[in-house]
Amino acid sequence: MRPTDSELEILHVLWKHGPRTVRQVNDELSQQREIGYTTTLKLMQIMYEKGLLTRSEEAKSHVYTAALSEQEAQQSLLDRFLETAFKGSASQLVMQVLGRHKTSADELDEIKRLLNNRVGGQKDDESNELAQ
Amino acid sequence: MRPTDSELEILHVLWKHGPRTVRQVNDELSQQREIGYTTTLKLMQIMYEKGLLTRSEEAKSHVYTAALSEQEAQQSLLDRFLETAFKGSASQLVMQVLGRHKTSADELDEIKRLLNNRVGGQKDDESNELAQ
DNA sequence: TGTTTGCTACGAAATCATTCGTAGATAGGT
DNA sequence: ACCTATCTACGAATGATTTCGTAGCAAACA
Repeated sequence: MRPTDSELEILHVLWKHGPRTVRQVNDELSQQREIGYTTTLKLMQIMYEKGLLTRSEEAKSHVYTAALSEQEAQQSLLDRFLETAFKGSASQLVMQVLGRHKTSADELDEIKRLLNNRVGGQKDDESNELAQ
Repeated sequence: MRPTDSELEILHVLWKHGPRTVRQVNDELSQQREIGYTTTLKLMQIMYEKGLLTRSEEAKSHVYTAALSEQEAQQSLLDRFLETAFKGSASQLVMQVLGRHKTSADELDEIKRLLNNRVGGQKDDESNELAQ
């Protein structure tokens, strides 16, 4: 199930703060943009029906929880995006990220660190082994 | 102007093959999925109105061309995707790419090569200098 | 010349995402 | 007990995307 943009806004709040009521989520979203309470309510109800959220109905106001972790959601969003925008080429995507002027030097450094870790920390000379 | 998924399908055809008529694009798309001729026509007309395509009306059948390069389009798609799905964190996105099981070893190798080039081609030992 | 073929333009239906108003229920305070 | 505040549920309007049918035009052909 792929979340829409609005649904992602809500998921981001729940990932960051943990289980929240509609009121709490709406308060958070209201700081970012103008949005009516019933809009948030309806969105979260739909997300509940879709299975994107679970909820506890014990209290008067329901408490909602994200049904997928941030990583799981990002993984499936990425799969889809990679397919539609880059025809599945991960390296082309990364190249595009690196070409982005908005990507800071700190980010680039972090990316390089991650990459070397993932690859196994061997020297450049040995990197070809990965191709096997 | 951000292309929709269907519009991207058409752009991919034009990027790959160059200027094409509606018929030619439709033939190509038909190989991937079932789609009516007038559907493709309408889509390309809308894209023309939006400015995503230019066209020559000399011949009986118009010849369409993508108005943006593949890179330009991918850049703006990436900006948007990064913001909505990853809250702007490029390193988090790259990390997610690396964690993807579908990313082949060849792709990873290519990514590493690109990264070292972009960063300046220095050896691993020198990479820490980038942090300054 | 009349018919077929292939093209564009246009309209409209179906679906989905987003938004919000209103109604009904409930709990808390006075 | 009554009024107010807050909550859920529901319906509906709006706009965008995707789909395709139909109509009209022009070239090619018999």
